[in-house]
Amino acid sequence: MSTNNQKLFLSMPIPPKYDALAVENKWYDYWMTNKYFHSIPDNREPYTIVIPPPNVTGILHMGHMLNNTIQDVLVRRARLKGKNACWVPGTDHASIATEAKVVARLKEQGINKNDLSRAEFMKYAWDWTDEFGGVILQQLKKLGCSCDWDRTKFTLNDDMSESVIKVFIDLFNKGLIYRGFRMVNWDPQAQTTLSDEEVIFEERLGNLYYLNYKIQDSDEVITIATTRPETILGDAAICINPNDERHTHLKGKKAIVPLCGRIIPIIEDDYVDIEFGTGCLKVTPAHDQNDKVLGDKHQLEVIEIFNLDATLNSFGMHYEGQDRFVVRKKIAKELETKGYLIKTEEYLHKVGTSERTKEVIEPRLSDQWFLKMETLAKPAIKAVLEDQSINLFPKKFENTYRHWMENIRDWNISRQLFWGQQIPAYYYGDGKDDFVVSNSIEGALELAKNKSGNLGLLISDLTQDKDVLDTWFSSWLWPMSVFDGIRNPENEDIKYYYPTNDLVTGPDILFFWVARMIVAGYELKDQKPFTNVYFTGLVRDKQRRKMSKSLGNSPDALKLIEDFGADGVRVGLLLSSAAGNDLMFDEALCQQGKAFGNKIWNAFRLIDGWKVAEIPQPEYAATATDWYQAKFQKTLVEIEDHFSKYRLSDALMTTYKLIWDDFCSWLLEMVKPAYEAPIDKKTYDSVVSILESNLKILHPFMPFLTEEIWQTLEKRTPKQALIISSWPEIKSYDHSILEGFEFTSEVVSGIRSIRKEKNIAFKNPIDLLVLNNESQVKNFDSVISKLGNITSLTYTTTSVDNALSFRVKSNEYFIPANDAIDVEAEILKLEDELKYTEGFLKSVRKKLSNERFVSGAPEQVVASEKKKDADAVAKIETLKASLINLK
RNA sequence: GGGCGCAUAGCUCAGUUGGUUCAGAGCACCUGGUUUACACCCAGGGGGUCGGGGGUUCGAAUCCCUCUGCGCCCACCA
Repeated sequence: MSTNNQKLFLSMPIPPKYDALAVENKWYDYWMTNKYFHSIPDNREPYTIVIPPPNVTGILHMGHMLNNTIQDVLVRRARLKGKNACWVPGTDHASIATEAKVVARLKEQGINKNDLSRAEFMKYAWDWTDEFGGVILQQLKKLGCSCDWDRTKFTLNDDMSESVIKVFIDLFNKGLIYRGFRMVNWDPQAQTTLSDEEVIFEERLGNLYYLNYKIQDSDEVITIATTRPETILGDAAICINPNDERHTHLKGKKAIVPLCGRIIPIIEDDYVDIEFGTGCLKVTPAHDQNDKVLGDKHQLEVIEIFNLDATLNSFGMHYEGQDRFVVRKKIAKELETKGYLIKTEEYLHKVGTSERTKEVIEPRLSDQWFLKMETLAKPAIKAVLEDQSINLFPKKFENTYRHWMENIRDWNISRQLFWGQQIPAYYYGDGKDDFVVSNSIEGALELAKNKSGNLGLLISDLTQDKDVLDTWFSSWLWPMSVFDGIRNPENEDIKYYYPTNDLVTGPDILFFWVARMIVAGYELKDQKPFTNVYFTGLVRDKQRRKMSKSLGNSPDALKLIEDFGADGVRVGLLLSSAAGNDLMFDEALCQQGKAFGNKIWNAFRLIDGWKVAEIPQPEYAATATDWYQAKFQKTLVEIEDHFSKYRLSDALMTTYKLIWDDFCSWLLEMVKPAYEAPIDKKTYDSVVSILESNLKILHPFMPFLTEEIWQTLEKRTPKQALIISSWPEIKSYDHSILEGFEFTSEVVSGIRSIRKEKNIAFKNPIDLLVLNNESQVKNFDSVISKLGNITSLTYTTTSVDNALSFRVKSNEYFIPANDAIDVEAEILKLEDELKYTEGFLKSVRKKLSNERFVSGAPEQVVASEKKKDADAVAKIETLKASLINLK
């Protein structure tokens, strides 16, 4: 901004209301232009946060707003504390979610994904990404996020993908990645497998069907209970418990599967719960995890009856091509008609669903890639639970972390999708082990020649694995890969910024992401990825419901920013959101944030409007500014303490009260000159300096408003911008002045109460007489006079007749009444106070007369009780004297 | 089924090793207030037997037991 513009701007009247919209874009541009967010390694201490990358095609929702506000507060504070703050932004390719969206869009255009080649599909997906990708990052700018945008990463960028492939190959060569034929979680809609973590178990009301199976060469039947009658076509056995006497006679016999008539053995295994159902279990190894285990143990046939989309295949006979749930109803009907179904009970059970598509998961046997987790988990467990080199906030999540890590299972990392990093495995034959892993097909060819001994192999003989890697297999490298620490482990950035400092995320991805990053950090770099993890809660609505699109209870984030300003929204979100606690969002909170901004704005207008004159500083002003300096220091210590414990809501609330109550309501009222009267320079300078300190500690929470006031107060060069100024240092302060003020504020409140009680308007000055028993410093008398609109404050040694009175500790204050006062009412008031104080004294003495209390309690506590005793005695004397006087 | 956590004012929550400052904060509510920064404001005020019951202690919101009501995570019972 040029000097002329600055003058022009300053000459314009400052608007009475803070106009967030007009101000925010201006300062964001200013910060960007001056590259304050950009970080390069230097000799300062680094402070690093990597953003939890949102889905590239996502839009900003309340969870993002909360999460990123917290990160920005931490980053801005670190920057003010002189650290080299670096907040790396970026987006995630979110394979399943994004691919599902692209597939849906193609479908609208009449295109079937299965008709496309990988390359063709990828073209569509990239188009989609280019169209919608990164919108969310633009939205974060509106919120004020001070990310280093020059470092923006996307998990599918070439360099990121190279890192992922390199890690896959390394882990494969270490023997940690293997290919296995296993029962996996199949999502029939997305037509891919999912990791165990991506399966959400939901309680559903289903039926338990009791079916009769005929026993071969017999008139007998055996009854089994199942929730999935359609899977009988894949039955391989009936299993009974060897200890179950009801079925002893069936041992070694064979049963006949209804409808298809297949003969299956009756096997015995104590896995079967005698108590459940009929004590007989039908075994379907192809479609149930447990049945697979039983099948392996008893060498049962594996009969797969589903297609990839969960319709029945040829084993489904006349149901072939129909959906599993449709068939369930139809087959139940048929079984009933034919007399196999003997009864149906309602049954509440848990059903696994896909986190992304909500589709019911179908357990399915297939070849997949897995990462062995058990040994990898060890250092990650130690780091969090033993060494405390990584701290979780709140701490309660350590239990959850421990449980998962100690019971960790191998991670299925392959997905039957296009949108992701294709697995770098190449097959050269039909054998189970006829593959090699390499980052290029040329490299693969060499390896394949060696492995197979067939030197005549050609590139055209190789086929790359069709699967891609789980998205989290790229996200788990994020804190390293954003600094290119995988490909170039010795580069300057990774050495400087890693390990990062704080990670801010939701507890829902503790396993998906946080735990795995810790694992990756130790395995690949032998270093933790971050030191502190701050878990935010879920943003809910006033009725505690989750915010969701389907409920329509999620406010439009950008609309909120328009209505309340980014600062207002930030404050609103942070006001009541302790780490790990859900936040009950209410627009009223943002309104409170906006009102706070306006309050500060008006305090600024007041100060800015003062005419400064070379006049002596009044005593009250000197006392007031001294007091505030001490108060500020004391509060700063509290704020630091809150930050050190990641109690950001408390840090904000402490700042809020300091500025609203202490600064605006007390300090400014104390120093404020009479209307249109000038202020002395000394006081003015002090107040401006105080305001500047306030702006500094408020800046992380309300960056726009504070920068606007900072820059309007005075013409600043880019090097003097608030965003890069310095956080106030903790200095020692005068405690006694704070005690003096506490006492004073009680006196002022006493005066105000009397004024209100007796309807004496503030503009009417009054007199005040003090019967002094306290050894309080009298420095504050001028303050009392100012805030109480006292004409004369005088000390007296006796009670004052015909006056209104109140007491603070054992001091008595009298306000002479112009009209006769209601003596009866005064007497009643005094008697009430006396009665209360005597009762209080009695309870204190009871305590003090208790031998065991005096000997058992700490000295400090006993002393304080004795002090209470003495204070109460003094006050009782005062009260009695006044009563005698009145009577 | 296993584990963890929570219950304090109308609402959202603080309350550290039991004892100065223990019953608090913000919002909401009630009363009064418009020339003099701000009605997005100022001043004053009411409000809780700390979920129920029992115990330990001189002393419990705080420690122990138990009951009730919630929440979360994990788990292959058809």
